[in-house]
Amino acid sequence: MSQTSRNNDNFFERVYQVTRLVPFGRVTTYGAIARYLGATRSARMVGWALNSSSSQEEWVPAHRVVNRKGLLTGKIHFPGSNTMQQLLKAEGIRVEDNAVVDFDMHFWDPNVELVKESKK
DNA sequence: AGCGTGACTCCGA
DNA sequence: GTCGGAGCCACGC
Repeated sequence: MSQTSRNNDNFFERVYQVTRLVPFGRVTTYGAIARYLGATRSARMVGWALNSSSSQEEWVPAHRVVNRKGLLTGKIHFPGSNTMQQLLKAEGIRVEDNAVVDFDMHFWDPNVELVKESKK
């Protein structure tokens, strides 16, 4: 098991789990997820994980994950040209020039929300 | 087998 | 306050 783990580590799965925990109408960042997983500086891996999210049987709201600036950097990886923006807009999130408007207000940090729930 | 790139972020100058 | 470099890990060529 320990040595058997190679590509399907819990890391990827955890990224999907956390991403699915993002409430409707909220967004999070790669860094927030990475930090929650204990890999603050491995935000890129979160991106790779989300890239493979399409391989997952269960749909992953990857459109709710943006970079720390609120830019839809991963938008180009979606099937459509503006699929990500459309999905966000459908959730009441306003997107302007590939950037989430009032990003700080819609920002959902697992390190805060999940930990808060746990501590509560 | 090695090098470069990437859905990022943080730190230092 | 702005700019540049380093870190992280996996994948593709």
